[in-house]
Amino acid sequence: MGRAPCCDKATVKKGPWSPEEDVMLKNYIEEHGTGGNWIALPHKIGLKRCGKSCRLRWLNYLRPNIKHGDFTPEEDSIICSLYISIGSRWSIIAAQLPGRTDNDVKNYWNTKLKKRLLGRRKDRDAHHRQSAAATTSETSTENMNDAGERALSASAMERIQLCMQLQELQNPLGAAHHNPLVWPGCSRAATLSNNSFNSNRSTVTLAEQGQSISMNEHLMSTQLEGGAAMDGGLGSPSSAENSNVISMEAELEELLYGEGNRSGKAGAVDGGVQQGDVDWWSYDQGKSPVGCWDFAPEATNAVFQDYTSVYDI
DNA sequence: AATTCGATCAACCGCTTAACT
DNA sequence: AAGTTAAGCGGTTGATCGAAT
Repeated sequence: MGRAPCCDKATVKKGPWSPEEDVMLKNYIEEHGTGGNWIALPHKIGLKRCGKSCRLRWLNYLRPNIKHGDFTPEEDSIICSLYISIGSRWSIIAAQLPGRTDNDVKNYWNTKLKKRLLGRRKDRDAHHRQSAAATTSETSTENMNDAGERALSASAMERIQLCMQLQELQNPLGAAHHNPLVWPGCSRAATLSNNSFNSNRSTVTLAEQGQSISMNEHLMSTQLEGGAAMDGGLGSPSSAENSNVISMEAELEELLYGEGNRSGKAGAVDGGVQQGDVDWWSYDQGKSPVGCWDFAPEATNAVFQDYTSVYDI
């Protein structure tokens, strides 16, 4: 037995909103507010719409100061960085972008940014394949991608792909997990020997390359950064780590806009947190606008479990 | 000019969470 | 403490439009 419907689907109107409906909803909310009850709202106005539909229409379209389209390079960078860090938590990501809605950010990511990033990756992989055709071993990335296609959830796979993409940029030899330039938290995470994640620590062995990557460490460190920021236990990073984050953002920009375009980008990262950039380390308890670094361990564990199930860790 | 295809985005669906009784 | 209800959220769908053939 399913959940009871929130409204009478037989009498409720569905589909695109007419300008008249928009005006009715907008006028009413501007005059009376929502009244804290979206379900009752359409009845008060005389709209044959579901309360959830009204709420969505208001939040995503009618609300004042909504911006549509024309995402700036700064916004691109923020979206990508946050997506890699926290995944598809669109409401949190959108909260960092004034005037943007979660739906907008989600659509923008799915239709443009993701393709831009992963597309570039594909191009480069193809290029790598060509240049490495003479060698018998494939790159670790390709192995992982092939395996990932088997079972890894799309979201987790995307995140791992993007993480690895950045790693490759920083360290083409593949030892990125030890390179704090990519993930400032990695080295720190490794020192937190008594944190709960260590009980699950595993290693992905890339035998052909004689290298190993601890994806657990990698993924967990990402959220350890957040957890540390939230509980104040580790405080702010060193200036060196701050510059590492900036370095990561710079790599994102390169992926998004390509070489040669970075200098022309307004507010380009060139050595400091500038206006329009995310002040990554300001999300402490008091200032965090939406608790954006409150990683749920189960969420990231799920990603990790996805990963371990694929690679038989 | 007609058709096909892919991209975009508004809107819906259903699950989770939080507030309330 | 348990049950109920609505809000919030992310995934998905489907209509629309423009480009390509």
